[in-house]
Amino acid sequence: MTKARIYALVAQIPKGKVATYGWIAERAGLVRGARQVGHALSVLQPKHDLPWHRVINAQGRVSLPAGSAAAKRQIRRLRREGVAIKNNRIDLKRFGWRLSLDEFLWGG
DNA sequence: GGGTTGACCTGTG
DNA sequence: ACACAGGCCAACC
Repeated sequence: MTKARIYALVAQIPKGKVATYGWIAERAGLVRGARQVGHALSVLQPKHDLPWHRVINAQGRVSLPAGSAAAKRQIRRLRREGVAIKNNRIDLKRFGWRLSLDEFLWGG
């Protein structure tokens, strides 16, 4: 099942890093299926116990309504893991799971 | 099966 | 930075 792959990938995001919907979709085999990733997370149930808060959009921003309980929860968890957030923005160059500049340039 | 909606992405102006 | 358009795909009515 596709959702299962998505969940498995989300579970693999290292602590202190973040991934975008697009990257998850790509790794799950859904080349242009970022929306599917978002939906999979939206229907996520607590029993899955996944680090969904490490998944953000390609703009490096939390994709939930700013100020909502869910958004605050996500931001708080990320900051607790050492991810710096400014105005709901995250520096993907530094905290991106995949685009850690070193790996990207030096062939990680 | 058709139409709408949504935790999206990319390009253009 | 903002608005718009076109393209994804799954879930829902």
